[in-house]
Amino acid sequence: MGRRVNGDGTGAAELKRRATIKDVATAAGVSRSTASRALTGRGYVATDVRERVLAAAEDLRYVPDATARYLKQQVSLSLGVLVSDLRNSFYARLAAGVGQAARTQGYSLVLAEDGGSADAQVEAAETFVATRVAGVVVTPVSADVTTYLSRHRIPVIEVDRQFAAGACDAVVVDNHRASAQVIGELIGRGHRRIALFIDETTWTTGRDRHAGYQAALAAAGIALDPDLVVSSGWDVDASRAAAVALLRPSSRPTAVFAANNVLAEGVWRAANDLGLRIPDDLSLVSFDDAPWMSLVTPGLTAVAQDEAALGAAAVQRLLERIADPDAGPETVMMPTQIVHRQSTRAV
Amino acid sequence: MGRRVNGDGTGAAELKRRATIKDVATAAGVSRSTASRALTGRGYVATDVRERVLAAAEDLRYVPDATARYLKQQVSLSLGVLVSDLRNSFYARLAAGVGQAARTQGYSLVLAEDGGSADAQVEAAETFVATRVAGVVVTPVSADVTTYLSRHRIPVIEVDRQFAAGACDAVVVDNHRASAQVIGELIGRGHRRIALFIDETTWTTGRDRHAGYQAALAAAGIALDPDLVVSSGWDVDASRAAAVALLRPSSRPTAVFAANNVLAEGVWRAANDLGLRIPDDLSLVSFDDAPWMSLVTPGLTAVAQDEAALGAAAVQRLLERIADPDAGPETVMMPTQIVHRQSTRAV
DNA sequence: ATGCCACCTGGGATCGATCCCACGTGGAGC
DNA sequence: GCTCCACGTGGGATCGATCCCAGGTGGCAT
Repeated sequence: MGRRVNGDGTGAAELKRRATIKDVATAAGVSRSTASRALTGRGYVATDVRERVLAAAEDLRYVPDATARYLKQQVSLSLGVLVSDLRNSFYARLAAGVGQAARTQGYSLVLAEDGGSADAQVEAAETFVATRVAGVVVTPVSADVTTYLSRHRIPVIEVDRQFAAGACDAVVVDNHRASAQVIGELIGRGHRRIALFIDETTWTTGRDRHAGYQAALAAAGIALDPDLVVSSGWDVDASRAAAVALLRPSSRPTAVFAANNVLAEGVWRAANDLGLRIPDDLSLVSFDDAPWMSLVTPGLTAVAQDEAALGAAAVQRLLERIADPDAGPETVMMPTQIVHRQSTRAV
Repeated sequence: MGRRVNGDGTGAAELKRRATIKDVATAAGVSRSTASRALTGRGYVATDVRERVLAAAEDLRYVPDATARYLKQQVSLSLGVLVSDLRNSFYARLAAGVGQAARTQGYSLVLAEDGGSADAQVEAAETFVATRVAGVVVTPVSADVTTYLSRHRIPVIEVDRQFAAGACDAVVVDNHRASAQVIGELIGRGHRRIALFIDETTWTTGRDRHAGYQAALAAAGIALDPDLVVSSGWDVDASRAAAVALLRPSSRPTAVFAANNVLAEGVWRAANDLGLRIPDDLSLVSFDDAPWMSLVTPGLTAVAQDEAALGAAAVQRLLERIADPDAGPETVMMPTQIVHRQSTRAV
């Protein structure tokens, strides 16, 4: 018989059994307690002993069992992240920002998507509770998640919108101000018939963007035309259809402010469907700056949020909250920036 | 003194202490063992007892501690996902697909990004080992992750590209065939000077897309012009700069095949920079269909992969592998589809 | 000489759930 | 009357790491 080099054929030597701290202790000739102190760095260990233990751990390819550690310490080194839809670049970038910040702080990420459903959010929250995450970053769709997690004493931070303002930390942007500013610019360029294309006005995002729109019009003495506030469904297809209706020649606005990137995509597609030229036939501005907006011609003027910074701020605030559970809730306001491209013109 | 309704002011009643199975058992007047059987559904429990236990659990808002369960059972109900960059829509959609499939199978997701670094991949893999994930879905950047995880007996599945072919399950597309098909179409429309814009040819993706390009040219009897195979850096800026160089008038190809969506973006931007009209001055085709490609004018013709399906297939294969650790490794080939838009023309 | 403290080590309890096993009970089959 | 088995329950060990505590040593100040 030939020499058997590797029974499993993977080409990589496998461990028969995962090494535990007991194996490391035995190999180093010390007790579990001492091995633990050497490995965690907590408590007294003689220098030579520490080195022996570390060498043994290396040798045995010891990887501490996080589940055991978490069980004993009653909390894990991972954060829960709950967003609506990773295919939306806003959420993807936010999650990336959270992950980046979490990693530098030694935390790993448990990620869940809810598809916009409150029930799915609570379900995901249950998983977070079960796995004893140290905290949760969520873009909520109702107050349920926050309530549920708070009840189980898990620190939560709401990002982008708030459903538990005053009871829960949050990281948001000044939607009202950004919205008013954008509308103000359009008014400054002569627009009077400015439509607001929006999906909801019950969340803080929709509510404040709507209010900012109204405030800017009021400040300029422009009467509010209810027909110009158009509500749409959630996805691109729905918003495209709604936008086609909005843009029919009879009542067409000279400018449209889309309240988020999905709605902007709907308007963009609708304009193409109808053969409308932007900005000649229609000015268009978006809340949220999605990657495609700098690739199309003309580029879309948009209110940009720094999603990575939002995520990082959320993690920072969350860790502060974990460190001091009794501190008062705080709402962090992040800046926005209007990115001017060529999708608007003076009338 | 007034009545103190809620000391913490959150408006949500908090639990003093998380209920354990012992609390549930006590409340239901049974032993821990019986409570466990009632809750997990494994083993005999009298019907009335089961109901009493479930009621008690509900009442106490009992959420089983997953870390304890995992510790005892030596494996968790979560999957690791390791991708390069969530801001790239390909990875975001892939992760979304994995998450979706995992959730329907009762698994949660531990997500990590590596930013394209092999070291970061191994570091993430360590976390996966520590948290005892049931398996890992990875878009590898070297053989290291797979080796590391296999060594620790954690089932892995490579997606998009393979570094451990024959030793590890994988879900990929037929890059060679898709590439050859796209080039064949360009040749069919009269193109002879077709450039391949590519970032690497050492991974299976780059290698096969390159090979398919060569094969299609060879099949048409077109001599390979090494100057038309242009390598670029990883990010948009690098690929944009490289594309500007490629598209200088003296040696301009009539068509460019960009080997992925980032490169396509670089070429698109470079063409804009140079005032080149697509498809009149240049035909452009992309591997990977990013969202922006259907939004720009003209729309980009692209080889589309169904990222959600890739993710789902990866999860399915991974669970099969978990169920049968000794089965031979399998490579699943997923279909691609050429989405024809208006970025090419006959010459 | 005594006390004190810093340093170092190991034993054993502990976290919360699972699960093996022993120990019932009662009905069916012979 | 006996075995056998399905049903049902609780005790206690177990997973792997942490950490409290007791115990030991040696140096230094009083």
